[in-house]
Amino acid sequence: MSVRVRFAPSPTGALHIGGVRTALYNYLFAKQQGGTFILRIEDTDQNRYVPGAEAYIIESLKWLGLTPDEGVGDFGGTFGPYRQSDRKDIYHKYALELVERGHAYYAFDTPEELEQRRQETDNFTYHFATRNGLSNSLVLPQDEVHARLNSGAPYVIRLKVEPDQEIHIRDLIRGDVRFQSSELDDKVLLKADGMPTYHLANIVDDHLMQISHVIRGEEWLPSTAHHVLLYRGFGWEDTMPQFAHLPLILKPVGNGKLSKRDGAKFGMPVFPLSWEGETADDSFTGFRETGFLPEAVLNFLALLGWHPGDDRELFNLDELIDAFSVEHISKGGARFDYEKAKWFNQKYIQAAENDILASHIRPLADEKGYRVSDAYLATVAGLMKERVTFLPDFVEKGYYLFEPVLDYDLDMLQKKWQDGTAQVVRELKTLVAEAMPYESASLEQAVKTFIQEKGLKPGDVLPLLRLALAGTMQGPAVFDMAVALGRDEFAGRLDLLVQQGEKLLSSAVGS
RNA sequence: GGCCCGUUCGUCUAGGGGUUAGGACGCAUCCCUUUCACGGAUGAAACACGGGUUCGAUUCCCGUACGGGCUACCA
Repeated sequence: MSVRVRFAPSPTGALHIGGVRTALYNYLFAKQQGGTFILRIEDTDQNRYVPGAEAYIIESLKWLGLTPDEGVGDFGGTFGPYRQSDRKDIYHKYALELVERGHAYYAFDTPEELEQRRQETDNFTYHFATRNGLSNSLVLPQDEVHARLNSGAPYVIRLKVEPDQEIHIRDLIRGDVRFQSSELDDKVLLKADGMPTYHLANIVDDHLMQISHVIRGEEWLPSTAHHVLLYRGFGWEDTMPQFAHLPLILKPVGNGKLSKRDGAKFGMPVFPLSWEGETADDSFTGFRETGFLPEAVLNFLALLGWHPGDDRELFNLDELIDAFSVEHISKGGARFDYEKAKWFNQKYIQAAENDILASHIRPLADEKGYRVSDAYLATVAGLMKERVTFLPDFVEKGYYLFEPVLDYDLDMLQKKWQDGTAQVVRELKTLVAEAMPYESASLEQAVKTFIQEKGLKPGDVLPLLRLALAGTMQGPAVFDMAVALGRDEFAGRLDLLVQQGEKLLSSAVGS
């Protein structure tokens, strides 16, 4: 039997990073098994529907390279429609079938009535012990039920859970899990608005779409008992998918699972892409916009709750597909470790080809108004890639490779600038103007010879050149920068440094 | 409260009846480099607790504690 898995998010807003990990694990499993990865949209709650969320989900998957084989959007497939709101009639039909089979019933209790029962009774549960005292087709006379249904009065269809049954699940990650049906409530399957709840839609769709494995978050484990009962009720138990419940992703510090609000709280992204919500409070910065490479996000997420069985840490998508196994998924929740995410990104930037990095830097450079060639961006990439964590660092930390120095490290300049320094720098400028060829190694040799001839020390001169070029004591090798920037620019910056140095000298004398 | 799941360095984790309990991030020190990084080396750092079982438990069993999830006409 072929492997078919689905990622089934709700379009209620931006796709949380935990959801992304679920998608990733489903994708990896499908690809490894030569199976099919399906994107299904679970939009059965009309109240929580957020326009744009579905497009966001699709764009996120595409950015990460987790392209569905079937699903909403333009992914195709012959098991559609893949959006649950487009399948409304199907669920209705199956809900009725379950009623006919005696595994479900009509209930007329209003939400207000139920709320009141919950107020009155601690731990009120709508189930075998209480259903007889409520308003449903199990207790109402037949004709009364028909009358109510025909009158158009609102009703729901509930699952009839028989007591004293054991429900045994063999979870691929957790092993044997058992539930007692007497503790289960009669879940609503079809809501008063005619839409199914997750439970019904999920079972019907997984069955119809021939899903072989359900890989989803741990929050679904308790309701899996109901799902098994539904498969039994429909007579589909033989083809019931296998379950694997993933551990949750926890907050970096403190208690509880990672929430969307934690992004702002801890100053880090918890969504793949930025999301523009109704309010600032509901708007978030994504990994992409922070300057993460998708491969780095994938690698980070893959290892958050799964391990390859050996000491490897760096995996591209193909390697992940190859190494992935459900058995190696951890049981315990994993804290979101942003430092590690940053480390992965740094690693991927370091390892990336310069021209690939250049294509990532391009929009950032354009945004700053830097008019430079692709070749120059590639040069900058090469110079800076071992000193950055995020993509924007290339144009921010390395801004002096695109525009004049804005800030000079004045403490350092003061330390190095003395009475005769201006003259030395002017001579260096001449040297730079005449150096042949204008190339890093020979330039360095020429400057070092100059230093020696003048009876100076490298420490007297090299920091000045660095200051002239970058204004800061950080950055790429001095002569690499000098060559990247070009002879004229270097000479110009030496002039500016003389101005800065002399200014500093005179103000120091004056004070 | 009830039900279910979990618990190895600060974090992600490997391991599994007898190990110097391994790796990675982060942290510290040193080396490289007259910059910053990168890289390299070294170091500090963990089996939640109590009972069993056993010659021997971090590993198996049972409790306890702690953490998490669910407990909606939300997913």
